[in-house]
Amino acid sequence: MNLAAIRADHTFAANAPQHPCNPTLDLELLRTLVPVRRIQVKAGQVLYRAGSAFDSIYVVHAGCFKTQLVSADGRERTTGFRMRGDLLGADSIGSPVRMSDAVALDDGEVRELPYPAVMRACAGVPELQAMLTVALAAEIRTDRQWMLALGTLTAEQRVAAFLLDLGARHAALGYSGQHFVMRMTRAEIGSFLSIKLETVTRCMTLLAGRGCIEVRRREIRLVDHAALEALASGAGLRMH
Amino acid sequence: MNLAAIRADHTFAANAPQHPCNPTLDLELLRTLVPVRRIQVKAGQVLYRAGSAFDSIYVVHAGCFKTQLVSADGRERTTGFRMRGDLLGADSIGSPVRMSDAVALDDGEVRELPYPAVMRACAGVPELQAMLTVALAAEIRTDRQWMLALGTLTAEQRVAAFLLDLGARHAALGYSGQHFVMRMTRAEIGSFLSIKLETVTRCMTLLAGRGCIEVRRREIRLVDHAALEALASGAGLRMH
DNA sequence: CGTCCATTTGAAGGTAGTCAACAACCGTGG
DNA sequence: CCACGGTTGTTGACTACCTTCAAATGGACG
Repeated sequence: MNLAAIRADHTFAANAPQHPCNPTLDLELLRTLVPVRRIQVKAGQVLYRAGSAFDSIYVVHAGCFKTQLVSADGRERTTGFRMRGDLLGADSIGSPVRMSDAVALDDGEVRELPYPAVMRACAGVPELQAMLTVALAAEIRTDRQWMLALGTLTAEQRVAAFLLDLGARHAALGYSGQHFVMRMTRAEIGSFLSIKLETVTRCMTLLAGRGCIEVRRREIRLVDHAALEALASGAGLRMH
Repeated sequence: MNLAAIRADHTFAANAPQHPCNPTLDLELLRTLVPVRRIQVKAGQVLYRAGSAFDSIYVVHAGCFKTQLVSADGRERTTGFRMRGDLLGADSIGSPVRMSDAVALDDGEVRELPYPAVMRACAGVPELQAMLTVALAAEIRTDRQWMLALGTLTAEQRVAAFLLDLGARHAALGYSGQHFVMRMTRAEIGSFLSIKLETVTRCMTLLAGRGCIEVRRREIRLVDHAALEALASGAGLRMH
């Protein structure tokens, strides 16, 4: 299905955000109302961890982050990747403690927004409150689109959808959507797509063999965008 | 993992809602601020459909609903089941059109809240706005817990988690959490859990064979709660 | 230059999917 | 009241996709 395609698909929310990155909070406006702190992070650094106190939300300014859930018995799953402009930590609103971990995949920077202050600001500025509400709803939509994808697509189709999504997000940030370097490992991609890392590798090799993409470790080039779209949209080319 | 267990697990949000049903909107308060319309629905009736205009959100008052996403090429997935107190349609906030379908599984009733009015009410009543924000964040948490479950559990474990969740939700509504009648078909359960309906049947038969549950079509009795918890928490009893 | 981690590739096995038939149940209408 | 058709649920056999286990390669970094 490919989230990028859906974003442009007027069947669904045409001008609505498909990805948390699009219509997040207006930082300019926020800065006048709440104390915004800049936080530098290094690759591998944990921004926050499940169980720690929830007291602020973040907006990614640079770098790439992953969010993950870990169950009591150690099962673990990456729930998303966040890039510039994306909201981070808002899923814990209403909870005294965070429900997930956020880890930097490379050096980066976030803007920290103390949540009590954000809440007060929202109470006084309806536009701000609307933005937050919309951003949360957009996260729900994104999550559910991925649920649909993971529940109905094969491993190869999921990888195609994932690469298209990454490309679209890079493009939305002004970078090339055809040629980019992924910040995440195969294991992290697999965790997000609910497949094993070996399967991620195999699928990428397959896609490369079909001429859809070019892969060199984390460097990706989307060669045949149409074919990828077709795959991610459920076209069941099951030729082996 | 079982969402019910997590709800009670202080590792995560102890007193925070695990399910959209818990701390939704305060209808009493809302009624004084926005025009609330009651809508009766019959089993099978579509409350709203993807692509239709988004103009209101709903609170389930009676009956059971499913929400589902359908892709352009026809792939389909149930994204959740909603019971009394649960919010319906809030995932489309910020979008001009709805992103999903909502279908009544049996006769029921919902309260319709025109969204523009809700938004205006929120602007004037910070508590209301906070409730909406918290409800949305809680939906995100629920979705992600299920993502973790579906990504890391076997079919049988998913079914165990599903039944525990259903039981916990019934109990939260004042019904028996041990003995209840499901409103959804095997196909709908399978769609939600990302497994086929035959697999749902097989897993239930398996669980019954182990003495964990008793099944008679849609009638379920949770006999060995502890064993179910263990299964849903990842205990890999793979004895055949 | 050596170690470690990430990635790739191969072979074998298992879990869930597919296809198909049957049984049970429901509501309807005779 | 019972017959009936259609839907829903159950079960079996076979298949396929993905996982698991294992080993080798390639980079990154100290």
